[in-house]
Amino acid sequence: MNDRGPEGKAETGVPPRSFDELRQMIAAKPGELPRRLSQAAQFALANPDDIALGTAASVATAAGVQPSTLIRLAQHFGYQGFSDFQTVFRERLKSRASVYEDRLRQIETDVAGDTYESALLNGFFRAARQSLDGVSASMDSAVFGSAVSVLAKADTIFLVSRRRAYPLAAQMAYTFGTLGIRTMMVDSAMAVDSEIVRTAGPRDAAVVCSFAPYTPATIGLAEELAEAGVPIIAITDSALSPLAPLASHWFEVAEQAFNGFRSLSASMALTMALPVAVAERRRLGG
Amino acid sequence: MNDRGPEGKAETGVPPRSFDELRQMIAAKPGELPRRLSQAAQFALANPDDIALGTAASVATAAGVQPSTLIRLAQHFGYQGFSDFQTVFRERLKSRASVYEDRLRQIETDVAGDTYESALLNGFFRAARQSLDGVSASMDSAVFGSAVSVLAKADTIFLVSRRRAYPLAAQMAYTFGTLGIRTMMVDSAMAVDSEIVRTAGPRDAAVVCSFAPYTPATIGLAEELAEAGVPIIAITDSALSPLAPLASHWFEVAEQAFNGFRSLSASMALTMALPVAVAERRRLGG
DNA sequence: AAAAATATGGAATTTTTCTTCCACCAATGA
DNA sequence: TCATTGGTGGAAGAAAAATTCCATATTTTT
Repeated sequence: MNDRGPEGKAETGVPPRSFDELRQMIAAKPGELPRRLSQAAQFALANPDDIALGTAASVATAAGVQPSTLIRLAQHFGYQGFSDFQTVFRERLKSRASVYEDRLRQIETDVAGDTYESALLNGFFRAARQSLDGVSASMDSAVFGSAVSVLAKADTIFLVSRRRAYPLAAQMAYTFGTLGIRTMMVDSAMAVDSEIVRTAGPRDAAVVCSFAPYTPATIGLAEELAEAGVPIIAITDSALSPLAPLASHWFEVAEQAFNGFRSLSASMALTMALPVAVAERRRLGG
Repeated sequence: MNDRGPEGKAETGVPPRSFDELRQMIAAKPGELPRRLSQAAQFALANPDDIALGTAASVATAAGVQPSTLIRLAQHFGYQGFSDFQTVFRERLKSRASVYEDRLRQIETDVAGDTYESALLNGFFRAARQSLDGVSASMDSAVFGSAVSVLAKADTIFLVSRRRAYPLAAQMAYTFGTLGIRTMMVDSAMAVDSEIVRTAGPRDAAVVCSFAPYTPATIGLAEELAEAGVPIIAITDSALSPLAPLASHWFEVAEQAFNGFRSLSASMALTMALPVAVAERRRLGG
């Protein structure tokens, strides 16, 4: 007898009937689940819709476990089996529909929520959303394509951005890095940025990000790069940006502001797409 | 032979793959369907969620028809059977409806062009949009409010995040900085992070960001902070995150992925709202 | 280091669900 | 009225899915 009986630490009593309760139960004791069970649980929390709509077999494949593991997981928490477990996820899907849509509508109309804080939060989400919509509508995919070509040919990609735009460079440095593409962040703590930039030449390329009020250091470095014949891909906020004339390709990213703070969400989507596209282009031999 | 063959007016060609098309097709010719088929069709349009989540038998009962009628209905529109018909309803449920779906479609058509690159760009904008919608709908404003309180009371705010999450800390460091709030980025180039963290105490607070696969260094620092009694605000991706048990407050930010690269746009909106809310709270004497 | 307990993969089995089929009914037209 | 055509209910059969079971691997305990 290796199943039933005074089994390990299976939950007794009634299993949670709501997704939130279930999540809490799973989260309550991280590391207390066996390897596969934990793997399955993690997948379930991360992909609740897949559980709701899939079959034991399809979920098992997606989660990288055996179907029987899913049933064990369900039983571990007191459910009768996978199907029983699944109903919790299906209920969530059903009920979410209304709540979710209401909530979105509310955010949209911005009718000051309950607290001042939630209004703030909503405001920033709204700004992010508007930025995304606006930028995606005005994005020129031809420019994107040819910017990608330039970067794909580059030997080293120099990344320049400061202050508000800094996270964009950080993000690209990470993504390019994971894709095995050589980059150089021009953000030296030792004030040798100029020297670093001077190592760049026409066979390299640079991505420069700056928004009004344009950080002088960024512009300065961009000028040096331009003089050295380094192709510059600029991410900036208007045609009047000092980066525009220096750049071989430039993207206008008009981020919306809330309370005077401009979103970065749309730029972020762009700086994520860029490295991936470059990697693909290189892979396909662009 | 009463089925196949030169049957009445069964739709030929390919069946609609989207709920909207299907609805239009059904609505196009009212009264042209036989009694039971019409009854079933009407039920389907009125209770799409039931179709999506039920079985042929359960739906049949709910609609007051026989299971075989449902299959006939499906086949009438060119589907292979009930299961095939059902997938349309399930798809609808997955990529949640109405306003929301329209907007995604909008983004899709916005970024025109049919190159591989424009599809990539689309995908990232879409993932960002989905993340933003999902996260903003599920964000708990009560948690946000009390997290803000904690940070507003803090002497120094320590920021911990690495790799993929690093831009979040960078962004907060900048925003907190412009607002005159003292922060300390724990990202020393000299590997003295542990020493930095040891200067923190219960009167301070920390914002820690990490997503799966959780960077061990981040978790380690979070553990040190927790032991020292520093309140931790965590931004992470699931209840199973190792950060969850360490945090006094944690936000679940389920970013959508495209091509295996997860968006950061929603987190970014949150990390922008947080500093602003904290500053406001301090200003108003929280 | 050995023994016991627990966890896992995968095949066999059972259950559920879907689909086909056929007898009967209702409507239409001669 | 009768014949024909299409529609319907319900049962039988086929397919798919869930669950159980067991041999093997792993971990924990003694």
